[in-house]
Amino acid sequence: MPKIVNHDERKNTIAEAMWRVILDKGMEGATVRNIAEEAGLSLGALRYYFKTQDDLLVYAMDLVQERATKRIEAVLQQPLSPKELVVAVILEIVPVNANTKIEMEVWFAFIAYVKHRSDTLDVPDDQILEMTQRLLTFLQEQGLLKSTCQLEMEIERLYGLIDGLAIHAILNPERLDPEHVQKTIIYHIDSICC
Amino acid sequence: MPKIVNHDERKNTIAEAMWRVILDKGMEGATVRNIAEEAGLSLGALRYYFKTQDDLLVYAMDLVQERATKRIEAVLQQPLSPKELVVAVILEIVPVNANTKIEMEVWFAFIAYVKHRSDTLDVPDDQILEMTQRLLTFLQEQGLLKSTCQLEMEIERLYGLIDGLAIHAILNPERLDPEHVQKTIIYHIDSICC
DNA sequence: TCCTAATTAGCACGGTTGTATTAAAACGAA
DNA sequence: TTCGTTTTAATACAACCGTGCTAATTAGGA
Repeated sequence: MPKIVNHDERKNTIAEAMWRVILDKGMEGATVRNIAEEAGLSLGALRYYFKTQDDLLVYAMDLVQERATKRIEAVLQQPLSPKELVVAVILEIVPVNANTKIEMEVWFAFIAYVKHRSDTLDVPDDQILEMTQRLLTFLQEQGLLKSTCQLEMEIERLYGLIDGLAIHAILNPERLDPEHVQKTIIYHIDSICC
Repeated sequence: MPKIVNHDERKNTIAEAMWRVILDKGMEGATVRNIAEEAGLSLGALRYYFKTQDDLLVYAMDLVQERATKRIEAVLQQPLSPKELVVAVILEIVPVNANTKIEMEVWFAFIAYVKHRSDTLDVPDDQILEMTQRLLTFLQEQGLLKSTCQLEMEIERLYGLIDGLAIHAILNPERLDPEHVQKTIIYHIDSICC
């Protein structure tokens, strides 16, 4: 009898160990040996759950998106005003707490690594652009977007701002702390809303 | 007699070969062997010019900044209106042509790599923030910044937008082509100027 | 209890990495 | 030419990489 439940839980544990290794040592340090050690497993044990390193990589990337999506869905359930809702969703993406920080940093490391692989890897799409489109369309439908704003341009601008702030918060956290990130997001949303 | 001139020219050639390798294969592929092959040199020859790989890394990073700085200084000599000048300078940073593309991409690869090194490397500062501060202060001094704009916030926003657009242009060039980047930059500058 | 499948540990293999070393080649000045 | 320095080539080495393989261990159902 396979212990399906424990099996999947263990895979998540390993994927999270991989996150921590990437956070600490970068993609270059994300070797199967380092990941196994971080997860408290032997090489053979890790290999039992993930046949190859690429399998683990794809699984760990999927898990990042899954976690973020779940948190965003929880935010969407909350009774907030349109503008508050938009800000709240963005703050679940951009690195302002332990969750968002590790997810965003690991995500960037993944994307940068996968880009330079000759063989294609089944990497999930970036959901941030899609989310940005939805948020701004929502604001416009609510009549909150200033008439001077062009939707397409605002999507590109907010999308860029989100990832730009994320990069800066990751690479220079002592200069751009979570409060500054939040303040800048709110400042920008205010600037495009009536 | 040391052939100083050729020596330094050769070092630049090697550094540029490293850029191309990073552009093509990423930081993981930037091995001394790959770089030597790209430069058309043997391992021993490369090692003659750069005692260690880190020496080459630091030299190649410095060269990125040097090239970008020179181009920006050239732009500053041109007789342009304040707003045109600001846009022109930003377009020398963000990936809109072969030069800016390779420099920005290599720069990000460098920064991401260096971040995860226990030992400190003599990596040059990011000049983009400094440049952004100057540009916006200049706009304000010229009385072109809207009165509703807060300088500190605008610096953070433009800085984020520049690197965010750069990331997107690098990671997804078929979606965000140079024209879109330029259009978005101009749109943003227009939105904060009278 | 036993038995079978799930799980783990450990090692070996071929390949790649950065770097050190050493000898050969190229070249300029006398 | 001849000498001395600069430059190149080639190899060796230790460390690390991903992965395949096999034996030991564990655990749950009959």
